[in-house]
Amino acid sequence: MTIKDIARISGVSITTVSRVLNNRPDVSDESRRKVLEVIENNNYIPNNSARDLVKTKSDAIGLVVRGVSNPFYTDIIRAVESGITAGGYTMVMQQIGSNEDELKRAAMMEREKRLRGLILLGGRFDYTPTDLALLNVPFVCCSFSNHYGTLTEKEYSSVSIADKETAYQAVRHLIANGHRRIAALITCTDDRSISQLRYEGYVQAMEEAGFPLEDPLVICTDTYNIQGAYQAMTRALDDGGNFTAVFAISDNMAIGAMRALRENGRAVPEDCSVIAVDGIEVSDYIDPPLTTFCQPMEEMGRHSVEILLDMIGKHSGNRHETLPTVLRQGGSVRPLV
Amino acid sequence: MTIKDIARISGVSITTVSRVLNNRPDVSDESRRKVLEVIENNNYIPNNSARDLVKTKSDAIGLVVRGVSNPFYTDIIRAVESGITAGGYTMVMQQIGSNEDELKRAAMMEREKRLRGLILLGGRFDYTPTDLALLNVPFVCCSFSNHYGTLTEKEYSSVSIADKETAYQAVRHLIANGHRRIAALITCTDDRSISQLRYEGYVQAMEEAGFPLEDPLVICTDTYNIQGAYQAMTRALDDGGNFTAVFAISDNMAIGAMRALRENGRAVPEDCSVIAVDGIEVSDYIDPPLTTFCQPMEEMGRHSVEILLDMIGKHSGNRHETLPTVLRQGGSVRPLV
DNA sequence: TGCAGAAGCGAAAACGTTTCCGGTAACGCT
DNA sequence: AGCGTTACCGGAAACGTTTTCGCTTCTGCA
Repeated sequence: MTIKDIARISGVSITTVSRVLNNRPDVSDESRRKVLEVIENNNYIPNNSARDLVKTKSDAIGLVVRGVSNPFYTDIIRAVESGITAGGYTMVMQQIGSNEDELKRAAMMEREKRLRGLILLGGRFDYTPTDLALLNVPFVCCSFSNHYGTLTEKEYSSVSIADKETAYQAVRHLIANGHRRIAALITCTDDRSISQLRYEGYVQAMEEAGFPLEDPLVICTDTYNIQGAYQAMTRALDDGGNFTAVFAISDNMAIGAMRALRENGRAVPEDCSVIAVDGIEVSDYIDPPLTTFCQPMEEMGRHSVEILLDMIGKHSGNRHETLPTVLRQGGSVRPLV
Repeated sequence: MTIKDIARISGVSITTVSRVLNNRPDVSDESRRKVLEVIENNNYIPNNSARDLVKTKSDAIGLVVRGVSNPFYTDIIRAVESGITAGGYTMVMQQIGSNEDELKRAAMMEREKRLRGLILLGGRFDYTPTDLALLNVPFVCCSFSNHYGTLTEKEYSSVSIADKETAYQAVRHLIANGHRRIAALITCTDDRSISQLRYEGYVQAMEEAGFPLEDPLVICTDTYNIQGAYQAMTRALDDGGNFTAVFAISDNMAIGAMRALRENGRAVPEDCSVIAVDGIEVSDYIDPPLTTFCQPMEEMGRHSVEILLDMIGKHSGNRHETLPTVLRQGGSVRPLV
């Protein structure tokens, strides 16, 4: 069942059917009605490949994610998918390993699938203009910060929170509660990711407060997941663990750390406070609920798509949005007595 | 840069370039070398739309998911994406609301995007042959059970765990620990989903043991998430909550329930045991770690893709896999004294 | 030497759309 | 009556591939 068949059956030309299909004005109501009826009766659906071919572009938008299983990303992905589908586009998703170059991958995808646009979720933040030149379609970086200043604002779009600032606030919160010996639980393998940014917020808060920033206070894990955090924290505690509070760069890692603390006989928050940033749902249900700065994930996904669709449809320029985080007071932070 | 340009530059016909592109045998080494060189130099990438058009099929595989944010699905999705991409296909994902008909949506996608195949994740289990006739491409149902027997095994492929049996085992585990008054925490809105199946396992275990199955023991929530479970459990406890153990149909719901229990002054497992099925990572890190039957999520995703690709590539018939679950003993179950 | 088969290649049709271009008919105006 | 404008429509080219078919040329064998 092709457009030709529809044309034949409804007694009009292919062109007219195409016009109806694309909601163009210059078709009489009579023709339009008839064509629509025939389409309905034969439940005809236009062939996307043919469409894409002649328009030399597809209806696909690519989503490149680092590690889909991070529950924080999950909510963003959901919002992104909703927006893309609602906008009449198709979402094609690919995830990449932490040591892959998402820009290369994105460029590959873009050309192979004739993408209309791209959303890069959770990537590096040291792109250069040369890197970006790989991409020939609009793109939006979500959960991303141009920390190193390698790019000007004109060169890309982004939706994110103020990562460094939020981390800074989190550590300030601990400091305001009297803590001085505050450990940072971070990932160390990928020094170009958002983790690094949050770590810098920690460093800033500590230095500003004039607190010593000795090595054992920085706890590293290579794997950005619960288990890695758990193991790293266990090791740190075995080594003495001389701190009264922990700042974790993600909820997930905080949860891993809390188990380690518990097993080590340290109660949270009595013996050790914990704070993080992300605000995934589950962290509000553990015991004690995690005190954390929540990112507006749904909004982040939604805005990313909005910006991208504007860039695609209205040819609007690059835009940046830094969304606010909100502190969710669980019970994992307590004043140091 | 099209195939025509490549042909012109390398001094052969379009046909020959196409042959090289598709690794066909009847090209001389000489021609092949030259063409490949030209392709390389101009970093030409074939236009997928044109390819799809003439082949009347695309390289896209659809993934239809009910509620992407369920952390249990997340791991499956990750494995599915890996498999699809590794197989040289493209994953296009759509999520649907709990009251949408995934088969309709899948059929729509299939025709619009000329899909090669479909993976249905977490759907209903009362499809009829008529329903399935909507789909003209191979498909695999993941996390699915043909519980009502409306289909014969020949009519579809599936990868899942033995949901009813696993739920049954979970409740048996509670019974073996001396519990009689066992509450079931279930979702009630979608009576055709996997939840229903697990609920039936609960019923079977209770009836078999000859335990009364009074109404207040079955705790319902409409929303399949942590918060819904939390609220439902809070309500149940406010109403008396006369039970010594809870069987939750998912880890997520168990986590919500545990907070409700805690806030109600009931310690887990001292005052109330909790068991579930899913085995998401985080539930092993809460306090107490949840005792739960783990699904092999990565494997489920992987197998789904394997079966699908076999069906697409080798035209192999429908296949079914029921993967084993394994009990992860946390600390949320204790013998009733 | 003659011939069958194979190896290598190219012309052209086909896939199902969109769009450009031009055409007709009807209408209102001077 | 003549003309310009508008509304509506259709033919045909174009998009970039794959594939069918047929044509050479070469090889091996009787």
